[in-house]
Amino acid sequence: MSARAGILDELQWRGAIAQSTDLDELREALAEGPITLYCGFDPTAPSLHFGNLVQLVVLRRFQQAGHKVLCLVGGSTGQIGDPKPTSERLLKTREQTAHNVARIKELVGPFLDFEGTTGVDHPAVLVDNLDWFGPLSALDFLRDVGKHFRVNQMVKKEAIARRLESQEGISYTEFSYQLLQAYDYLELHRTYGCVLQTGGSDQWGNITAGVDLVHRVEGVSVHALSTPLLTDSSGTKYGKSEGNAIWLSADMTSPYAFYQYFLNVEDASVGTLLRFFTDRSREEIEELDRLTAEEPFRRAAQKALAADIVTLVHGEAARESVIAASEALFGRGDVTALDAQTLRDATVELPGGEVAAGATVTDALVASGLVDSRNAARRAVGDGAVSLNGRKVTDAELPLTSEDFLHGVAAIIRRGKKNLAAVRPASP
RNA sequence: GGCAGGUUGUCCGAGCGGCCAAUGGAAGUGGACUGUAAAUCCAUCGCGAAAGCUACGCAGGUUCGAAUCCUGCACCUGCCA
Repeated sequence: MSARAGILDELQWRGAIAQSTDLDELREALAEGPITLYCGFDPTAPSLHFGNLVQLVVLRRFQQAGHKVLCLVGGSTGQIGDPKPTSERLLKTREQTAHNVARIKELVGPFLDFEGTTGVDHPAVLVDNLDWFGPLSALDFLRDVGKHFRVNQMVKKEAIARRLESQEGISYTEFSYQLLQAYDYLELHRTYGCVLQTGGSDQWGNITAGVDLVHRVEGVSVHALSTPLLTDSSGTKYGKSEGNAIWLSADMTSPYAFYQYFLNVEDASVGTLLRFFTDRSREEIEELDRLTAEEPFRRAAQKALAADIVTLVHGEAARESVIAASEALFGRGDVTALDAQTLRDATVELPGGEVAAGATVTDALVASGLVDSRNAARRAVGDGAVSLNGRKVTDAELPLTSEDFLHGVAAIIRRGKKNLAAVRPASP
């Protein structure tokens, strides 16, 4: 079977398909020739996060299998806001949205080939739904699009139903969101012949709204695939660390933190994530599964996962420096034994902070951002959670001496097992 | 437009004049165990060194004293028009 048609089987064994329209029909379409597909990304933040990575990986696999990928950035839908099941979103200003759109357009670059330079059959195309919603009047929209939707059906969609039950209810604005996303599909079907939309399973209602609209207006059956929600064994979504999202921009989540996040994935999930995110073969992954079962303490699978994802998102160089830093800081050795250069390299990726010699451990904890307040710093010391250059600290008011700044570069402060920061001496 | 109910800390949710920085649960954080896992157990969980300060939708008021009572405003929900 050609790679083009084999993509479905590939996605299936990798666990990337949650829901779908008729898979057999889609398989036929894929076998007949390259198809055009799309996935949308709303500019809700100035970066993309873990959840978007899930979608980007799927698009990437389709492109590599020889299909044509449209990457849609929601310059319009981002101004409306996809209804969250819990609460109404705060509208972003048009300026914020435009800014986010620009950032996201840059961010998707490394995941897909838009130039055709890597030998893919079809370069990806970046589209923005502001291009078609911008000129569309409300009246035309209601007449041409709205008329195809039954409210009776719309309110049955999970996200809407949840909101209708809630105290907060839902604004007309957010209620309309599915019409916009549905129209995107119609528009892309008309101009690019797009016949497949992918997205997260939480988007399924919006996605099928588009499938229905295309069917009604054009009389054509188009397809849809959704990816499963990736959760750990307690059902918590992946992609959050200490309550913060895992971002794909290095300035929002450092490559080091990004690497550490995946390195710490629980045993029970690492196989799932390896299949989903990495390009490793079945055999390789099964071998890693075996290693996890037999020698879990080595965490070979976690290391492979973390290394591969960092490479994909941040590149080779980042992978190397991040692994080296992790080994230097978590290896057997004593941080005080590191030579100046290794120390410098290892601490580049750590959260920083500056403090003058003579400042206390509490000051250093706060300055480095390892804790939120001085109270929290003292509490942490009281809990026995803090160490300075590998030595446990028992006195929150312990002053840092100039010797504590190893090689004059930085003092390594640790809170808990895995939160490290490099505090540099303040320049006078 | 009318009537009734609601708005509490990251979330859910008690409190209904002083004992409330606010019960309980979840999440989070730390410790023990282990492997920089999971599960479990224990601790902790507004800011401040402290005095104290800031918090219970917003703004006023009553009171020695308010999250709790009153007035106005905003938003949400339901029923009626």
